[in-house]
Amino acid sequence: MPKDGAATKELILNSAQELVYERGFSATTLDLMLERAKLTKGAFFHHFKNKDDLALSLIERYLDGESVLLNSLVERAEQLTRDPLQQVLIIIGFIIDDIKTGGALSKGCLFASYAFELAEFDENVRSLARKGFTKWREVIGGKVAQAMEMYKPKLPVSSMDLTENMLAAFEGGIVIFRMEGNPDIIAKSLSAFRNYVELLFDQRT
Amino acid sequence: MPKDGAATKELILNSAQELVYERGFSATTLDLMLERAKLTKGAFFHHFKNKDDLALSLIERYLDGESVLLNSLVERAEQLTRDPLQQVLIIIGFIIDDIKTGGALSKGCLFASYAFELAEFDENVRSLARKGFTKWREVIGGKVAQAMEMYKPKLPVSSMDLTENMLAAFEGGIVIFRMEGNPDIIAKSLSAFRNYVELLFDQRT
DNA sequence: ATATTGACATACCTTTTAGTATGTTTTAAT
DNA sequence: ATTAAAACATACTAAAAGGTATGTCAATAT
Repeated sequence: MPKDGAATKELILNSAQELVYERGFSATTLDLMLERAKLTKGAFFHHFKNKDDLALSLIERYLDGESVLLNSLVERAEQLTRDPLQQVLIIIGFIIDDIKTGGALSKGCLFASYAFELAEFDENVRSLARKGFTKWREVIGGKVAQAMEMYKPKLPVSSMDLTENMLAAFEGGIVIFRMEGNPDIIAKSLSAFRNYVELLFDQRT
Repeated sequence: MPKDGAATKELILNSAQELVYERGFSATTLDLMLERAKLTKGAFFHHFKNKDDLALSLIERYLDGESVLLNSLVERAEQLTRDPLQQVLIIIGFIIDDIKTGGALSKGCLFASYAFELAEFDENVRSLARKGFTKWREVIGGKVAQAMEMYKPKLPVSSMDLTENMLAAFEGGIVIFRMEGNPDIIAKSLSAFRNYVELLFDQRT
């Protein structure tokens, strides 16, 4: 067999994702991304059926990565403390750290990028994009629910609402980041949400 | 002079903005929006130089609308109370109300939509889009700063950070709204931010 | 050594899409 | 009534973008 095809496929996916972050999926032309990847159409159509297939592969890969990342964050937090509330705070801290150190989460959010041109994708791709948020709700929401079984919040909020708020805090940071280029804003937004959680469950009253 | 040209120009802008919300600007083809507006290319190119000009007109109009709306919210809040902190909380309440009643803010945010395909626009359009966030910072941020001169927050946060957090809460709601179609999430996100402000400045300690 | 197959490159085709050229209608002023 | 000009509609053009057809090269199995 010839040289490693999986590597070039990743190369295509990477340059494509970069461009999607910059100009959206529709404006990401094949010529543009193949020029950036220093490849040609022959390479592209060898690895993908068409552009829709690229959209699918992109979101699949991103969803897998996010799932692995989220699960690992929860696991790491669980090894640091038994208190679920502290675990939640630590998880937020991990995400903030990832962003501040230029990790994966500081590059953007493909779910968000897709969300702003949803009508361009077929239902298959759309449901995968939505699944990204669902995954977040499951993983983070589960832990938040545990925390709320132990501690009473000072204001009447549900664990589902809180989880959704955290997701919104993250995605809101992404929007401002996309507009102004500095990922620090994502960390700041999550930092505020962490403050909110701390105040909500503060025992010293 | 013939019939009202300004009305049809608005019609074009409206159907264009709808489509931008649904599929982004790049994927918003002229044929598609003109079909929705029940007009033809003759109409379009009579009112706009080209598609870039449409992008410019859209963001100009949206920026003006937002400015007027924000200013009016602040004014209305100022007539209800003299306490700047309460004014901030009331402003947030107004925005929540606007969303819940299907107001302008429940339709989406053109700044956010543009943010996810920024590279497609020229610098002129980009700076106008950024100006939307700047305007928010000025109008809301000014009021938040007043509030923080009177009350000390329980945690060390700056008025600028708080304003940015509120913007992020709103835009984060927009992202989830775009993904799942229910604008209530925007209100929920802002509601959480309002909780955060209340807890931050709560005197009963 | 040769054949075979995956992994690409190159050149071309086709459709879409922005943009143009030109014609027609409508309104209002004279 | 005629004219002038804005406000469109229709038909066409050019270029961009997605996609195809075909060829070449490299590695491996026989």
